[in-house]
Amino acid sequence: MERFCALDEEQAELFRSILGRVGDKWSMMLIGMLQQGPYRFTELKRMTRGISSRMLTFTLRQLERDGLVTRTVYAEIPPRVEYAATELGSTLVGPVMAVAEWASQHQREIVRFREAYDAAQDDAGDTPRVR
Amino acid sequence: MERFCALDEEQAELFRSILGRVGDKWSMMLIGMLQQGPYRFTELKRMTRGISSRMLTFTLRQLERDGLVTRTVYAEIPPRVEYAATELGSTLVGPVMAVAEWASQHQREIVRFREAYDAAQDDAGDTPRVR
DNA sequence: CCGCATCCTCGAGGATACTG
DNA sequence: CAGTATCCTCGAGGATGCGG
Repeated sequence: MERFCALDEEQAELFRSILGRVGDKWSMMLIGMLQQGPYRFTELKRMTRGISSRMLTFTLRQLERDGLVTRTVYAEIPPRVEYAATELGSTLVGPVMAVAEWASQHQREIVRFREAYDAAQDDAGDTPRVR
Repeated sequence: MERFCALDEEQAELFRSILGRVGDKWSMMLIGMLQQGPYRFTELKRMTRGISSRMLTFTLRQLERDGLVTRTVYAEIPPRVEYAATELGSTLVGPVMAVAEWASQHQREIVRFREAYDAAQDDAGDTPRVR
């Protein structure tokens, strides 16, 4: 309340929900990868270094549910399943990449800030250093 | 690997680290609030409905460490501490708001996708419904 | 090959109480 | 007022094993 209107309660809630959706450990990476074209489950698993089957399945299901990704099953033996980004999914990539670019543009600056901050903390801890 | 180059291993790592930094439960809301001008600890705590002292302190420290927020202590009684967004902090708001706008522009669409998906799931569960 | 079920760990973050 | 310290909960997510 007060003069804080740029991000009211409701906006904040919506915003957090979408960041939660998209800001998790794997979603954006998957959306990003699927921009290149359809991929199979195992391909995604290999490309997304370190993801567990459990999480890959789960994350893809979420994205599918939200209409960001499609899942196509081919009745073959052995089974083949392809995932692809939807149009909606593609529109998300732009804004999110903007954040990514901000990240890469300012990372050095942030690292320097961190070092300065940590150094200042160490100095502060100088006096009461003995135990 | 392969044809996935838009978001390589390193980029993905950087990107996740920044999303982790900024995509947590409170950071963006605080940055957003501090756009309106400096605020005191208790003001922020009141405005940020539901945050604990512990998390408010912690989040503000992180933001300060990253150079996104400044912390100014006034040697008064009772003590007064003011937090404000830095220039760097302000530049983050744009990109992140772009994601927020995407969220609000597409939320209905997503809700519809979810409903459709859930309905389809229920239908699939129709046959083996008994127990 | 695709993916579900189960178990288990670990850390984010809330509640509470206390200080300068 | 502006935190710090401690304890505790709870859910994200990894590991493993099985099934179509």
